[in-house]
Amino acid sequence: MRDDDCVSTSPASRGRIGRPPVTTRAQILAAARRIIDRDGWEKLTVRRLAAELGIGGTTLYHHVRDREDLLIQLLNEHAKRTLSVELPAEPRDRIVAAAVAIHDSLAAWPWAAEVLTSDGFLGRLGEPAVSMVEAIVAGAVECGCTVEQGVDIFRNIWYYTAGEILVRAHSGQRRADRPRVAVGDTFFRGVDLSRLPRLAAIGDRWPTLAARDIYAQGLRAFVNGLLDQARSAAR
Amino acid sequence: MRDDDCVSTSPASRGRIGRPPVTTRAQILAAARRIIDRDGWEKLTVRRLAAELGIGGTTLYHHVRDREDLLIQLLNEHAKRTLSVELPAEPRDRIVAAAVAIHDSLAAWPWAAEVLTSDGFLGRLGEPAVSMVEAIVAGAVECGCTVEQGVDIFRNIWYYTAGEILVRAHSGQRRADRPRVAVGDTFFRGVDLSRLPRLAAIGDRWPTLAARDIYAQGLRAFVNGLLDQARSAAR
DNA sequence: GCTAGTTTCGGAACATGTTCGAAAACTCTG
DNA sequence: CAGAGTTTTCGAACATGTTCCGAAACTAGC
Repeated sequence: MRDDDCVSTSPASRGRIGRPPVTTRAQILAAARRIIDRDGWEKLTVRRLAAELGIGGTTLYHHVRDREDLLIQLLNEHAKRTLSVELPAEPRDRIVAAAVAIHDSLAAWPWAAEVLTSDGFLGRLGEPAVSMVEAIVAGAVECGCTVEQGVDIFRNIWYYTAGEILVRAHSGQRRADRPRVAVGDTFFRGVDLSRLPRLAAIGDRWPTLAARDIYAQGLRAFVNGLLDQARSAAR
Repeated sequence: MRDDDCVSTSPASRGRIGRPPVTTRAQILAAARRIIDRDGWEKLTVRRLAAELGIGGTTLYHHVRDREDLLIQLLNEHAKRTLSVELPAEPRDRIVAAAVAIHDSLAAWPWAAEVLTSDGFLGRLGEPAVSMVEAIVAGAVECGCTVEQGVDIFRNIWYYTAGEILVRAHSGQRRADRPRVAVGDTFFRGVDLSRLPRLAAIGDRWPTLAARDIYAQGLRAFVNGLLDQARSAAR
């Protein structure tokens, strides 16, 4: 994907025809960052961004296809700054490290859960993220998988990762007025323990792992299971 | 959670005080179903639902906390009709069957991806769904896990399931105008294969499994990995 | 320099979810 | 029966993302 593919109608800057643009994509992203840094990320709306740029709200839609499109551009910019890891040499560890890196970068991104639901999300990811995807598939191949199996493994890892990001994003305290149960764990918040005897039996002995480590540990179990399954399917 | 907990201010019908309600929750759900069956589920908006009931749009908000609240009530109604399975006796199979049942019910629900992101989602699920959760935790315990490990296993399964539902919901063709790659698989649609040599190497030999079977197969690998991990952690 | 084509710009408008404030209808207490 | 308290009802309004349609500004070709 080229850099300006997300923009709906913008041609290349060279050899333009028609009215010259007052607004460039770099300016838009810079203005968005300014709003986020100054007023907080919840304040980033289409109208406010247009106002920050000094243009009409409608005009923005000639540089950005969507609100979603804008967010994905911001995400790619964010990934460029945060998504860089030394990947281990051992393939199984490398798979885990790459997936955790993707996860951590997304987890630190305010709109992750929102943007995760966008159409063709994987295809719109920018450079560092795509290399991580490739690293996962390649790692699976080095573990003895076929490429098809490697792709399948990535797909499953991606489901798991997306789900964790999704649940994590919304296990925060968005609405303060909902009934919740004090179990020391936000995941099961609001669950009526009287109908879940097994859950109730835990009492306060909830896992002390941080959410990120729960993810990483589950991921490792998943990778092991997937590689085992691929190996036994090969026979 | 009691049955009317989702409704913000409605007291029990018995011993009411104040103006008698013209609208009951049963009527609201029935009207919603009428709209869905007649006009399609995309047409279900707050205003249209109010119009269908013959009341003002604002009035609806005294019977329903949120749009989200309405959707979750519809989901619970949907689950009551669709979510009923004979669970196998063998615990590992039972875990998989329960998870697949939850998955299938959600996958058939138009707002699944939207509602999945709601705060405290698990705690707002109705009866048949909660039993499935319990079945998963109980199955893990029968496999030799502690309750803590069982809960953790459910949590991981839930991440995976939520992610699959999420990606599945948006790998449909919502926007027709996006560039896409004909790979015979909607998951990687739009991915620039030139930057993913391993993916490109597959060519047209994409897995022929239906999306549901891909989920079930990955789930089985995951459950095996999780149970193995729990067993080795016990030592 | 004029026309045609192309691109950017933006005000008005629409549908959406949601909130505000006031009025109406009812029960209970005195 | 009168007032207090409570609940339901709803029109008006707000912020949001987004589209319509026309105007403005520029290049290319004649």
